[in-house]
Amino acid sequence: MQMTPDLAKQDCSACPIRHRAVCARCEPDELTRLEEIKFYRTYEAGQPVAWAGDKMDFVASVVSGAATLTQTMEDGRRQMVGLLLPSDFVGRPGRSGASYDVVAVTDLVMCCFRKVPFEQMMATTPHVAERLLEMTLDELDAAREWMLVLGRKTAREKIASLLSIFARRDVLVGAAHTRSVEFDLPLTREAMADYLGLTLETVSRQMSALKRDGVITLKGKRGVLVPDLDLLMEEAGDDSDGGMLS
Amino acid sequence: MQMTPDLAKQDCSACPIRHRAVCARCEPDELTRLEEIKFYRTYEAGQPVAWAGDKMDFVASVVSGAATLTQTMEDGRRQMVGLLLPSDFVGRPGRSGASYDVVAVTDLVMCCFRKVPFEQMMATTPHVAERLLEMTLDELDAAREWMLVLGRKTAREKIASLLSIFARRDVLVGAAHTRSVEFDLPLTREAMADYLGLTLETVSRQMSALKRDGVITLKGKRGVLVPDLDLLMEEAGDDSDGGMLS
DNA sequence: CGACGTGTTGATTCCTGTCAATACTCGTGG
DNA sequence: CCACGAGTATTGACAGGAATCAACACGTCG
Repeated sequence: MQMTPDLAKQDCSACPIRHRAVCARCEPDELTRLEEIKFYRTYEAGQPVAWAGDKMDFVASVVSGAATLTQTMEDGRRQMVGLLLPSDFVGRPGRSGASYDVVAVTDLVMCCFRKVPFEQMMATTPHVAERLLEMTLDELDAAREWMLVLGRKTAREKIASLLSIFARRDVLVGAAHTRSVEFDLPLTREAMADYLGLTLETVSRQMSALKRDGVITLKGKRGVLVPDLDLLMEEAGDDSDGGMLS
Repeated sequence: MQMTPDLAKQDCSACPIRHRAVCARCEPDELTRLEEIKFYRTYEAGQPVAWAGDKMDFVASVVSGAATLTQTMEDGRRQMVGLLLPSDFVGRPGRSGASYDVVAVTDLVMCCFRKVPFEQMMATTPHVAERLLEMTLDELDAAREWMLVLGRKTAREKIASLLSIFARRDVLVGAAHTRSVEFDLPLTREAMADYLGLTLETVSRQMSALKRDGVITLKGKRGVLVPDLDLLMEEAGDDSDGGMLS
């Protein structure tokens, strides 16, 4: 929850998410206006950012790290409804309270904008609103994709689907056509279970099963090596079919 | 798929969804511009509006009736990812193809806009883009709400959740404090199953169970009477708590 | 009447949840 | 140094809820 003064001085042109976040389309003068209302916040892994129903007087972009959005029922059942990665946007303009619990799952840096001036900017500069609409539509597509995972996939397919998300995100960074990928899971087994609508025991069992079947190799508790990304995506039931070879 | 000439002439001021659709915030002159690019289409119950991957050269608002958005896996498993009711928006500006199968589940009237001119309007008139952002954020919230249903609720709770949606939508129209509601299901058992991530047999069984327990009464195949809306919402596990009496 | 679509109900299977025991890692402190 | 505990992960035994397979009811339409 503490300010980070050295980060507060950074200017946007050096920002690692400059070209992907809500500010992606902003002109230099618009960036200057954003810089005036922005400030950074850092959270340690495990810390809450906001609880559902809390008043939130800011909106923000994830700069680095990861956070989760979760819903909880009275009896304790929990469902993750969003996984926020760098450049993702948090908070809803035009609504004062947080809709979900927001928790940092790794060390987290967020670029925050005070809500009122941000809303004024949205009203006056189309570039921010435009980009936010585009990002929201993408999130809606992702949420709907996830509805298929939650509603129709088996436990094994769910695990493979989640691993695919991380693997594909990292393969973009890595070599173009290596079919093998390696990454660190940003989530605990429990968080994975919350995301997938499973219990942590089932997650653990299916991870072991995928390892036994050679689909993945575990490097310690968090490290995952995927020797064949196509195979993993087949296990996910996505029929990815990146290249229409047939 | 056929034009409906008599509807095509209607002007927007008499439109039943005038104040809730994407055009809700438009000024009279903006409405005039929309009228120039709009046309109506009607579909019979069961007809497809578009298949996933098809090119869609228009976006549209549902005027009356209902349509579903569904995703299908190669082996036939299906998951409904959206239920479109009057005033809901179909289609994604800035994308040429449909992302999901769109099917009319009742007789359906849509107010369509040719995509290119609509996108031009979005770029030039903030009122359309503003309203679309707001609607998209609402849909994202609804999708996330549904993720909890799909991931964590029991079959009985899922059914109760779906019935609650219809019941609450109709209670707004009806009397203020009657706790009883009556409505017609717009969906078949199979469509309900697709929405809830269940089989149609389980849907049928749980409907019977809710009837047996007095939570609902069935009037024929489609009619549903909810004698106590609070009880139904309790069954849904939502802990709605519309009034914080405690 | 018989065929078809839709819905209900029954018998059985099996996947996942539940409850429980056991490992592994990492700090802390005696 | 090792004992101890907390947190996380793995594995096993068992139970239960939903899927599957199957039969049957109901209404409509030819």
